[in-house]
Amino acid sequence: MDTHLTADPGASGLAALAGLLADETRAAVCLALLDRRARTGAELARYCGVAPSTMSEHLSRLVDGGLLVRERQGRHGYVRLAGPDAAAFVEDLAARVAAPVSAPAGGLRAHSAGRAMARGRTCYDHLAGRLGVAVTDAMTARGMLRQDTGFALTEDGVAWLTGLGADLAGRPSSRRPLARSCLDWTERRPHLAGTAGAELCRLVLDRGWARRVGTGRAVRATPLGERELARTLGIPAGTLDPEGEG
Amino acid sequence: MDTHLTADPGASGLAALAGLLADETRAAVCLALLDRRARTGAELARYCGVAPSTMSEHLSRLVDGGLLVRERQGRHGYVRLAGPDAAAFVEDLAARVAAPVSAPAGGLRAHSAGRAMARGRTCYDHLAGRLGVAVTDAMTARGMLRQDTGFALTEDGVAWLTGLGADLAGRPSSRRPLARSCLDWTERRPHLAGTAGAELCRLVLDRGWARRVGTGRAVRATPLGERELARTLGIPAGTLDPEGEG
DNA sequence: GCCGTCGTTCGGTGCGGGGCGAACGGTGAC
DNA sequence: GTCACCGTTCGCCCCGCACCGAACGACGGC
Repeated sequence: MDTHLTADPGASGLAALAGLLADETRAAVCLALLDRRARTGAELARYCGVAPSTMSEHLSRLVDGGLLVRERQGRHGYVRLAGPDAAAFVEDLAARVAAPVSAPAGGLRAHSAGRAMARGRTCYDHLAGRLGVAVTDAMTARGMLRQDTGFALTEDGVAWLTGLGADLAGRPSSRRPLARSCLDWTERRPHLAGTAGAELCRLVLDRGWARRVGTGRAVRATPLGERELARTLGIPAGTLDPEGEG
Repeated sequence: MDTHLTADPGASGLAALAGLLADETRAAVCLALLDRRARTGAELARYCGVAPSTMSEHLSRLVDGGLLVRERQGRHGYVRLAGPDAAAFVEDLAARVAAPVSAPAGGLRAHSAGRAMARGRTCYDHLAGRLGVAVTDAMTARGMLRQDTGFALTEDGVAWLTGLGADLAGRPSSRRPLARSCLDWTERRPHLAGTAGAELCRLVLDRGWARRVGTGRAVRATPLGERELARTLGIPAGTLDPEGEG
């Protein structure tokens, strides 16, 4: 409050960062990349309905801003989110946009892809959707995760994950928290993210407890997975995916 | 990935939200309001160095976007952050802007107000700066706060706060977490936010353990406060504010 | 009552940037 | 080598919007 030349030194940086997502095309690109997969420029251009040249400029700005990184692979270049930090950033921002996604209710029904996504999906690198929220709730009820005084694993939670084969220690040079709350887009409730969430997702997929369906972002628990998760989490079977199969 | 008419229904909302902060003037306004105090339009216009008419338009956009709310009081209208959600949003975004604030190192030295702010300040409604980080570290070392498996208070932490007179239960109709990690701008390390952080800040100020200095955002621990905090936190005196008095 | 202040609204101006098409280079397939 | 394709760069247009000055309503002080 002492000068009117430059109000706040951080304002320009904040504006620049926000400006990266302030365009609808760039926002759509970041949302599309939330599943951690790399995409080509042409693919994203088609997806967003803009010319390849336009998409090229957008991608350059996102890369310069540090949100995306390029990956050359043979003939064409791919682009993906820069890392967990960037993913968490987009996640948090997207989660704050409450209205448009939820409760379509009347009017047209969500198509099958949307229903599969609502049931279960990966959010960057951890489980989300009803499946992710259900597992998080079960862990909380079982005393593995405490949400009452914050959001952290308990000793039981660490033991359960390591017992399943999770690698919770090997995270060099990372400021990523072990457990982090991530607000679910469709459920509007928190689910487990962070290193523990990523390891859990990896384990569940590796063990065949869940499989990717559709384009690869939607995730569906297998009968084996429901049985095993229900057993090790100590919850009644059938509560993990109330909608049954479809 | 099924249509190229509208890439993602959430993209427009995300872009609109980001667009609110994508302008340097609006970003400066939001940062200036982070201390929870209400300001008049003219005040903010002078602060940012723009005409009152320009500021009026910016404030209207921020209010329409839900980040700010107006408050009429007598002759002039005030504006402030809409609530804890909005504050947390701006905080998180600002914390992600790493470079500009820290390590000015060479060139011109930070003036006294900046030094006072670095020592201790309020971040919306909780303690920040070296004071906030030091208290958070002490609580962690004392087993009141666990950061190794997430970010949550322990029973000891809840007991300490309630023993000081904190009201951790009375939070009706709020999705605000009890303990939340907030990345410090100057220290680049997490400090305690959420309901517990707000209560702690209130207690520390009420008991005269710290006082607001300067414009009211900077906070300075009193000798009494250092002594009492060191005693109840079980840490050696003098570690809370290494720089001593100035 | 009149005046000063504060805040908003209304034209008008200029710049930034999102969009496109066309042209250019780099890579793998033939 | 030649071709096809992908991605980028360049010139261009135009819409959006940040900014201002001036004018207008609202309220409290005198």
